[in-house]
Amino acid sequence: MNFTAMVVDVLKSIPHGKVATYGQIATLAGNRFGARQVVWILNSLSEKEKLPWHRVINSQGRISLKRGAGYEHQKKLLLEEGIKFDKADKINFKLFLWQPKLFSRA
DNA sequence: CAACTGACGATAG
DNA sequence: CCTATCGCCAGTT
Repeated sequence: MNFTAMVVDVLKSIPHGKVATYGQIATLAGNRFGARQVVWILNSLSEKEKLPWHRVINSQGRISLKRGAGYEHQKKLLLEEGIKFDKADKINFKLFLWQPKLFSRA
């Protein structure tokens, strides 16, 4: 199982109503420095693999896309899943960060 | 083979 | 808050 396949697998297991960070996904997939690869995957495989790309945000709990470049679209999708943003447009990890217990050890 | 790229992350100033 | 730098991955050119 290569890293890319692992990432896709991890992405598919993100539950509805939760979000994950690039670094978190990379770590779960086996390489904590693979965050950049995660980005590439979201851009190239999200369509084919039906990946929940909108549930992926950066380590600060914010959407990385720029306004007018998908930001609003992603935010809308997240709001529809019940995820909320605070005044600084950030997501509260305490409430919405995906915490996969099964992988915390692996 | 080398350089470039992408929605990153942590750190430093 | 901001910019800059380094580190790392893998697909593309």
